[in-house]
Amino acid sequence: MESSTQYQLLYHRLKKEILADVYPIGSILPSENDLCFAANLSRSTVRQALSQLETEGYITKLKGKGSIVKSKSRSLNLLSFHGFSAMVDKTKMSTLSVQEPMFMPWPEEFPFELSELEKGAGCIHFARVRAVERRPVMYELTFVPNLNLPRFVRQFKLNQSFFEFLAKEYQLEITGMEQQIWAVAANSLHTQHLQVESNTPLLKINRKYHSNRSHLNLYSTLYCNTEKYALGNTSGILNQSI
Amino acid sequence: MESSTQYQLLYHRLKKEILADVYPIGSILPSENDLCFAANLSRSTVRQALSQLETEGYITKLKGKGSIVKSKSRSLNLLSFHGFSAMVDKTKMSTLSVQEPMFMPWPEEFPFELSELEKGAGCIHFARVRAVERRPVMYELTFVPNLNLPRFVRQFKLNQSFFEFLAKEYQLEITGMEQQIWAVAANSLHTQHLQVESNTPLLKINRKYHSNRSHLNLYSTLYCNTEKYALGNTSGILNQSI
DNA sequence: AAAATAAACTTGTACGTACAAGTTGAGTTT
DNA sequence: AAACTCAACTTGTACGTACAAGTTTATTTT
Repeated sequence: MESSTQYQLLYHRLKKEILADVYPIGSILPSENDLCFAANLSRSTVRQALSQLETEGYITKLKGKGSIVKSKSRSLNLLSFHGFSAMVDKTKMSTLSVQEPMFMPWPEEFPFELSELEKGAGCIHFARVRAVERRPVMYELTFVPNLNLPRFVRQFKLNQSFFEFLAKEYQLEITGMEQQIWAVAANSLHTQHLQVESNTPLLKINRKYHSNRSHLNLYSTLYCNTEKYALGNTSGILNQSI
Repeated sequence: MESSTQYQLLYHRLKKEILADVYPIGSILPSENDLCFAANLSRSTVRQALSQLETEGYITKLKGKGSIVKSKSRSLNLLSFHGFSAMVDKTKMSTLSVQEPMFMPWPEEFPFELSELEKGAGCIHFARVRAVERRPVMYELTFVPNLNLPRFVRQFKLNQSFFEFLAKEYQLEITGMEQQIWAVAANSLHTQHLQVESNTPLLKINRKYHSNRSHLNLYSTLYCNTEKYALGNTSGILNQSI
């Protein structure tokens, strides 16, 4: 964590503590004044850290009350799988390997435009299927430019979290995302991996993830079977209607 | 606009001016100091307004440079239709009425849980089809609890923006949203309104909009034909992988 | 016992200062 | 002409004060 400023240090500390259940969901963080005193910071600085936690969905602030740790539904401005209330516990979720990490040239038809740097680097590719209660629900193909990611192919295991691995191994954090979504009919590839009949409607999602390394983007294509589980998300603010 | 605080007034003014192209895309807003002087406010207050514009995606702030008005792709943490680059101009978009606004009891099977207040009030319903270049792409059914929305049924015209109407007529602003997404096969209803063949894959989206009236939520179900146009969105921050 | 009041908390708004750090352009030097 | 320097901008960080406004708890009054 190379964030040097005071409010970022506090932000990261609190975020880590929230994720580590030091402050469980529904609990109230120490008051702004307490945090000031404990960290020897001014209230403006503390408020800046809390404000970031709020806009990122970790806490809700209530006037007169305090800063309350939000439920896990914070997570995602992007879409996440979302069962009837299950799905929260990871025990019911499993990962199947379809393609172990490997080097390859970029696919001929790639849904996103690549920079010259990315083109020249070639790509690392892997594919996996996510299952909930043994039912495959998502087929995910990931493409990463081969830029300063030493030992990726050997070290990354498909059953771990891709983003957590990038963060731990390369201090790479995801800062944003673009995605496009279609409804498509399952073809032979999908019938195989997702165990659905041909022409079953599937969600197809193309994603481009932005990272804290300005020239490194991650790309993935997802196919989701929504027969049993829907994709869902929650967003705090929006600005315009369609 | 009943926002009483200084920074909210400034925020709303700037937002309105951005949307009205007083500050077109790519242009730079007056500097913080200029805004301070013009509105007779402190820099902290001005920065609070700008900060809100930034988190909502209207501007990007660059140190040493200024506050730059972002491209339209700001819009939506929620999904919006998104053609190849067209679609930005509203001239190519048209609306067809399927069901004019009317009072009715809530549907038997409703995808979201309703509060007692909402249940008792009954609902207002309308449905419309959105077309791009005469091609129907979205079939939208909307349900609104009949709570303090006088003259809605008579005054709301289907070809105007629903959210803009609510804002102008009732000072009702949308503050958040939940949605669930599926891929489904078109049935007879959809083939009719969206002019697609039976079993064409469609996106189905159920949405619950939260508003600044704490007990008033809006509900809609969307069916989208993504053969020609994808749905897309951009999000600034995310916190967790799937 | 119940209700009203007050005190002690909480976060929200608004003001101010000071300096750090990135960007730009005019001016000077080479 | 090119390179450098510097002043004048810009936003970012961090400190401080004061009061408003919502929540909770303890106290007092009824």
